[in-house]
Amino acid sequence: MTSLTFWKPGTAGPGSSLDRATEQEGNIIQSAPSSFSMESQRERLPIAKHKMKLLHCVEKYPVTIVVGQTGCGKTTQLPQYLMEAGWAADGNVIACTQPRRVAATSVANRVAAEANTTLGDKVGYTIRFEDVSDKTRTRIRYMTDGMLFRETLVDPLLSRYSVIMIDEAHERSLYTDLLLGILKKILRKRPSLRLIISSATLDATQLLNYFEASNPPDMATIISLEGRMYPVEVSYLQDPVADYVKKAAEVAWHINLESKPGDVLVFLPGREDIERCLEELVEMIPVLPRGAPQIIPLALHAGMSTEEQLRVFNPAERNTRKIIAATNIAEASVTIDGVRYVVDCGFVKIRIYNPTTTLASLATVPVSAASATQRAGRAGRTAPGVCYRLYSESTFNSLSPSTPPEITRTDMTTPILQLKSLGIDDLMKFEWVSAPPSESVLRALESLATAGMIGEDGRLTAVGEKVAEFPVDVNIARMLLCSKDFKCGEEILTIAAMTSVQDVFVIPEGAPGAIAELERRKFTAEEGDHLTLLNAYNAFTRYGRSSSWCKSHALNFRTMSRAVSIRAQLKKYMSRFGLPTESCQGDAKRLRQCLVSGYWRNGARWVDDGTYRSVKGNKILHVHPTSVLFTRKPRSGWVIFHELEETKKTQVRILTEIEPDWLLDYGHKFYSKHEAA
DNA sequence: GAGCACTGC
Repeated sequence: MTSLTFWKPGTAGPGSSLDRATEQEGNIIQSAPSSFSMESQRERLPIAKHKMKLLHCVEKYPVTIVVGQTGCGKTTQLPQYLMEAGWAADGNVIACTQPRRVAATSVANRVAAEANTTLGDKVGYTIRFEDVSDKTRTRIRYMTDGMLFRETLVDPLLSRYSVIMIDEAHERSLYTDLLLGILKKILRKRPSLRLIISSATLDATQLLNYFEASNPPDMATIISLEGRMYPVEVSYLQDPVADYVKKAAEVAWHINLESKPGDVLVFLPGREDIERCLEELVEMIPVLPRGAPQIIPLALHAGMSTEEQLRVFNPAERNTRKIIAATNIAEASVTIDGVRYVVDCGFVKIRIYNPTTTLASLATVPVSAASATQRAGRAGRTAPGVCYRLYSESTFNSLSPSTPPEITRTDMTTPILQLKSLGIDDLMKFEWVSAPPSESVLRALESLATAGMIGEDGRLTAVGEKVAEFPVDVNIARMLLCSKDFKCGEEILTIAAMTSVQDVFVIPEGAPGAIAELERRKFTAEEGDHLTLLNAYNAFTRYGRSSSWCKSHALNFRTMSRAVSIRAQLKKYMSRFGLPTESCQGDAKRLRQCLVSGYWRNGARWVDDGTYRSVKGNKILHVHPTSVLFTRKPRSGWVIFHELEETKKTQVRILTEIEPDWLLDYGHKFYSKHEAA
């Protein structure tokens, strides 16, 4: 065991990088504040002394950018100040968007309590599948950014809102960026609308410039608020390490031996690293000196069940210390109080999209400075803390300031279809906060054109209009529309819902993993994965949608329940468009033909070595091992697939066997119809 | 014969 060689540059005080942490309160468990002292608590928040100034700015400027730090209270207080000042009078509504569902619900809960109202009455929230708000009574509405974006499709000027607050704007989620672009347009048509953008980083000047560009002066202003966090001392490693997982385990071990009480949170990029780190720790436990706190090793990542995730919140008993190895989920989504030590390996996994190859992949990259700062801040929520960075201070200084906005690294097909549906046809003139790569826009336009969603004039076709409304990807929406011709709406709805969720099958480690594999095979359909998913869903509903049944059949209960909700939602769209949801009565051929109408661009041909070649581009494709076609050659030699992802190899997931001529027969349906018209 | 951060409609 080596001893720690950290260099301590001193305590981070006001004005340090820690000022930029966010006030996200997305914890899974959150005790409601006692109503007894609520009023005085509100008055003691740092934001309280800026109340008059904030209200003045909102009165005067169409756009107010609020830079606020952790715990300053902007998310909970600002909408209430606005309501008290009369911004929600005369039927007006104040909206506050959040990038995550949990945040929207938990914040709404707290504010409803503070405002002494039942949740869903004066204060409510709206997320997909849950609208806890009242059309006429709700004055403050917390919602996901995706939900507000969707609302623009119905009400392009968002006319019911007097003030729209885009919270956590520094995260730059896809829908936050799209909303900001649209809101800049809306403001020109509705000068009375007020926009508040809340950001935790100083990137705020970029947003200020964005709203001031080609607008009259006095358009926007910035207000900075102090936070209410404990100081966190930051320590760096002097030399780089070869194995950050091992080092992270060592550092956590030393913290346990040498530091005052407080839990340890270790940030690692992925599940595999987390498991290895905890194994290293567990192996050392037998040599733990007498008198040292017992180590409670815990993992936290999105792949775990809710039940498993909740374990990190159990308070550590006397003379024990929790060491939690987590992914980025602990950076903003989940807040664990009691953490006083953070170990930051300096890496994160992000999704990358390559518009040239149209391939998505996951890459492990260095964290951004903003992200590293946010991680450090996790040590100072309830008491002063320490953050150990497993890299040098010069490395920290060379980190990019923030993670590239999602809009620059994602497939733009669906967003562009939606923008077109809003009447934004000239994408080159659209004022992006950060423009997506032009290659990405071109690819999206090209794929929309070949799918028959936009015509030669670049405008939406009648089919495109419908597809833009469906809350699923273009391929899937196309398949749902075609189900009418193949008389299989019932089954296609289920398949659409099941392909919209991830990780249907649970794969535990070791021996249980093999058993889970056998359970999974019980649902196997000869024809491929789409029908296998259909079988799993039907069995789930047949056996009462029970969680214990899921457990014994290696299915993820949370995922399955979500698929049920999605299916119900899609079914409503089907009836709105007058599409029947009849059953194919077991005619798998018709079902597979319908699949081709959605996935016609994702065709592939089997070759002798067990790999496939894509119809488009003749690329070498490997079957993902979770596919039922992993070990089996399809009789016809041809398949369509749901998605393609680049890992070490290019892999395809969710395959179904087809006849090759179907690709021509059913693929170009909308395109040729449009051409003929 | 192999694994995958996180969100959202």
